[in-house]
Amino acid sequence: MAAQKPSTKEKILIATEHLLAEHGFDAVSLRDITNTAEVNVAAVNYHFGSKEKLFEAVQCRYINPINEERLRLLGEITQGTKVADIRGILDAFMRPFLNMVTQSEMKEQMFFKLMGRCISDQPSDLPEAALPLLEEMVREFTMAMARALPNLPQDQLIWRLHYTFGVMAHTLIHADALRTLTNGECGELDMETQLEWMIDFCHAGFTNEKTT
Amino acid sequence: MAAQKPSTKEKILIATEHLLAEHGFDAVSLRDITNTAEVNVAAVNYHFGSKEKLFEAVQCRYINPINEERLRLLGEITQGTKVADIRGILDAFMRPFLNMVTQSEMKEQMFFKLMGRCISDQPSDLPEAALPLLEEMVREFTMAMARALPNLPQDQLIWRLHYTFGVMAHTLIHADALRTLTNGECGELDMETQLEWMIDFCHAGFTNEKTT
DNA sequence: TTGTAATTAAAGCGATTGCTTGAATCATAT
DNA sequence: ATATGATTCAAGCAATCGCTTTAATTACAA
Repeated sequence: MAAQKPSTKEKILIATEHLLAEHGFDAVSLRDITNTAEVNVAAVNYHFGSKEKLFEAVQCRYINPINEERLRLLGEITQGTKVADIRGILDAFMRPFLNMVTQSEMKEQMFFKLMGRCISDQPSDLPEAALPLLEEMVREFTMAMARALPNLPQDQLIWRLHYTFGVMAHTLIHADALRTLTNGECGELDMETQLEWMIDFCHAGFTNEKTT
Repeated sequence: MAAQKPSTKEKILIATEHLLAEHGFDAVSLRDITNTAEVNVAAVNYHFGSKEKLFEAVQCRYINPINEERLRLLGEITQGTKVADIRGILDAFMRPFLNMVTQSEMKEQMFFKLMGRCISDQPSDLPEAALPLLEEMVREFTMAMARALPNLPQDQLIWRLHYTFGVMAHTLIHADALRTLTNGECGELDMETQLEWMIDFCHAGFTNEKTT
């Protein structure tokens, strides 16, 4: 269990994760990274090939496992039943972030910010290596939701999934901004409550049938 | 009505708006701007003092009028009644973007992207000149919503407003990414429908009382 | 027309960007 | 001990960054 000192490659990855979470993808330089990681500038290009490939590595490190976990959870709740519970689908969509925190060894806040950046800064420019799984995930969740809400038109369903993405991304990145803006009146939620409230909100949004 | 040729200052503002919408706040350089605007590099510092002040000017140009319009609309629907309609509150929150498009003379998509960037890229780093009005807006909408939902705990209400922000920001910026990812299955919505669907979603999220 | 101020233009400042180089150092196998 | 490949290092590359300087040009009032 004794933490053996991390390799240069790991030091770079860890420093990059923190800096990207804090400042976003376009505001972090190679020197920022190597200074924080306390390694030589050349190490990045030696181990990753380029700055861009390093960023891709950081993203793939978690995005792919998260999408796998999403599909796994979705498969679990779809087991046997043809129609999955909507709250269950939303949970399967959001919870993998929580499950990944421990594995990431980052602080919760930091990890969530990083994931929010991946969704929000780079959604149309994700690494090739993440796209197939992402597309499969979107497809499967769309289908599961369509089965659970057979009366909801396809286009409206897709947009509601998009809104759900927005709720999650914004919450992940800007939780601290909210605290500042409201002088802390928003309270300090543990992550399980946070998740529950997001699911409440999106669940209601999904099942809403206008009554006008 | 004849469009007299824009001043250097206006050319800079217009070019900056487009570039910020497309690439975000951290990825646009002074040369990008002056090349697009077809003006000299020095013009930016002459007319705005610095790159940062130019960015602030771009943000304030619309954010302040939008927040004023929000407060005006909120005042309108609060007229007479003590408790405003929830859909009305959400409409007063979101519609000012639509009303501002014509005034901005940008293409709809472009304008919405820019606004999304302001919410999403810079929320904790907005110009000083935009903060007081923003805070007043948040305060007033929180109060109006609290009056409309007296049984909803304050912290939960604030988070739901935060989710609403997320729905809007994500929708504004990443509408095109959604189109790519779903091969156009999300359809092409006119902005009035887009607004209506977002309000549907968030309205349901707000009025939701868990039944578990 | 002349004088004055506002504006634009070309050139370049020091600092920083991503990345490469070639030599020094390390670990490991023989 | 020695050779070999992996890794780290300081130094520096061309390109670009935000910004300033100084001179040329424009606009307009007297």
